[in-house]
Amino acid sequence: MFIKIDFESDMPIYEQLRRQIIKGIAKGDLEKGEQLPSVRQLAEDIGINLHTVNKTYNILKEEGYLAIDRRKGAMVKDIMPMVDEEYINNLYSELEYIIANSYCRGISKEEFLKLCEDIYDRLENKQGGEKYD
Amino acid sequence: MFIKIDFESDMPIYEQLRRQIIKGIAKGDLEKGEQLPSVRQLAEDIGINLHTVNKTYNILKEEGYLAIDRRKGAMVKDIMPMVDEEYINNLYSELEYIIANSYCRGISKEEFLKLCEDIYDRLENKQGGEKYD
Amino acid sequence: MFIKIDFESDMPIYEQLRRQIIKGIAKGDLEKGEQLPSVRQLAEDIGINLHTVNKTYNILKEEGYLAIDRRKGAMVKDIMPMVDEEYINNLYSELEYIIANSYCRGISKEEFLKLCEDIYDRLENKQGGEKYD
Amino acid sequence: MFIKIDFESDMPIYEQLRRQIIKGIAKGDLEKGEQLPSVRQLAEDIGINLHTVNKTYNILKEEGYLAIDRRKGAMVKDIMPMVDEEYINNLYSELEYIIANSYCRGISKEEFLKLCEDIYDRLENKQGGEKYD
DNA sequence: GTGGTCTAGACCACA
DNA sequence: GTGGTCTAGACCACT
Repeated sequence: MFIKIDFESDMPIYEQLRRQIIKGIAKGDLEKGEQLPSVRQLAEDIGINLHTVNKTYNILKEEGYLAIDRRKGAMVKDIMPMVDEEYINNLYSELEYIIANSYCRGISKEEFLKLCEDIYDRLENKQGGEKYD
Repeated sequence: MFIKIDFESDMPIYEQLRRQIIKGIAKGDLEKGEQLPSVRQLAEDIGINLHTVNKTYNILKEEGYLAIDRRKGAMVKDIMPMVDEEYINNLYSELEYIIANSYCRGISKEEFLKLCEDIYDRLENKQGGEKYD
Repeated sequence: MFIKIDFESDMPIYEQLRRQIIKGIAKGDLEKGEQLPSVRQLAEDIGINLHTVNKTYNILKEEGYLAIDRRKGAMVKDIMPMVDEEYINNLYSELEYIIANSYCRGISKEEFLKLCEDIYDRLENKQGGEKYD
Repeated sequence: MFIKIDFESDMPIYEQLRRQIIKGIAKGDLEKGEQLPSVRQLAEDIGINLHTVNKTYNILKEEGYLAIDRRKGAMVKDIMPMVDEEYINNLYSELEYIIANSYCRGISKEEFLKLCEDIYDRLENKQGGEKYD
C-alpha cells in the first residue's frame, strides 16, 4: 500500500489518510471501480486503529469518492463527486490564504503558477499509468 | 476591524484569526510597521477571549509576521518571513492535495490556474492601495 | 519523577520545567524515544496546572526535543535538535554576559573553565548510566 | 553610548540594559570610578522610559556594581561585588542548563570550553584598552 | 485516556 | 495601559 502516516503531525490521522486516498485516486493509483482494502486490513497495514480507517472511509463516502457495499467493502466510485458552490467557496478561501501567505513571503505569481502547473501536469501524465513509473 | 470569525467552523478561532491577519497583510490592509490592536481590544471587538487573540499573536510572532514590542504591543514586521525548505514542502504537499481534489472533480488545469492568477492579481493591485477600494 | 519546582522563583514554572526536562535528557534520565507522563499526570505529580505542563511540552516540541504522537502522547525525540546560527548567537551572547559577570567578580578563567568541564564530565559519564547512580 | 536595546526581545529592557552595563564594566568600556550618564540622559539616548533606567541602576547598586551619589549620580564602584554562595549556586545551575542544552545538540566539551576561553581572552585583553581598538 | 481549544478571572511585570 | 503567567473548568477531537 502507498499510504504513509506521520504520527507526529498536527493533522489527524484520518485526515492524512483521506488526503492520500484522494491523491491516489487523482494519480490513478486507485482506479475507478477499484476495491479498497478492508478497514481491518488497511488499519493493520498502516498500524492505526480500525475506527480511524472507518472514519476516513465514511467521510470519503459522504464526499462522493467511495461507495461502501456491505459485501464487497469500499470501492472507488465510477463517477467522481461534482463541484458545488460550497466546494468552490472553500477552494477559493483556502487558495486565498495560501496565496496571501506565499505572496507575503515573496513568491511571485509566476513561480506559484508554475508550481501548480507542474503538479497538474504530473497528475495528467500519471493518470492510469503508475505501472510505468 | 476587518476580522470576521465563523463560530460554527471546524477551524479553530485562533487559526481563522491568524489567516485573516495574513490576508490583511497581503492585501495591504495592514501595513508594514503598523500597530495591531491590543489583545484585549481585539478580543472585545471580535467577541472572543483575550487568550485566543494572544495565542494568534504569538504564533504570528513565531512565524515572523509580527513583532511584539514591549512598549507598543504587536506590530506588523517590516521584513516578511522568508521562504525556507519547510515552507516549500508544506506548500507543495498542500497544493498537491488541493489540486488532486479539484482534478478529480473535473476542474481543468486552465480553470485552476485562472483562479490562482485572479487571486494573485487582486493582491498585487490592492497592495498599498486599499484607499481606492 | 525527578522534577522539582521552586514556586518562589522568579523564573516561570513552565520554564523551570522546560529546563529540567532538557537536563533530564542530557543526563540520560530521559532516554531517546522514551514516553513522558501525560500532561495531566505530570501536572498532578508536580502540583501545577495541566496547561502549564502543556505549554512546556509544546515549547519543547517546537524546539525539537519532543515529539507529540497522537496515539502515545509526548516522547523524547530520537534525533536531538540541531545547532543553528540562532542557537550559537544566543549561546554566545548568554555566555558573554555570564562570563562578564563572573570576571568582574574575580572568577578566573581557569576556575570558570574547570567548572564547565566538571559539568560536562558529569553529563558524559552519566549518559546511559543512571542505573549506577 | 554603547548600549543597544532590542525592543522585540523577550528579555525586559531593564535587564538588557543591566547586562550591557556589566559587559561594559568587564570590557573596561566603563572604568572603575567612572560616572555613568544621568538617568534622564541615558533614557533619552536609548529612547526608553526614565523609570526603566532608574530600575537598572538600582538593581546594579543592590548587586554592588554601582554607587549612587545624590549629587554626582551613578558611578562604577571601585570594588567589584564579591562571589557569594548564592552567586555560585546560580552560576552553577545556569551553566548546568546551558551545557545540558548544548550537549544535547552535539556541541562537544572542547568546542564549548574553547568558546568560553575565547570570550575570557577577549575580556582580559580589552581591559582598559577599548581606546586602542 | 490523550492533547487541543476556549473561556474566565486573577495577578504580575513592564514601560 | 500592555502582554505574560497561572489557575480552573469545560468541551471536543482523536485514537
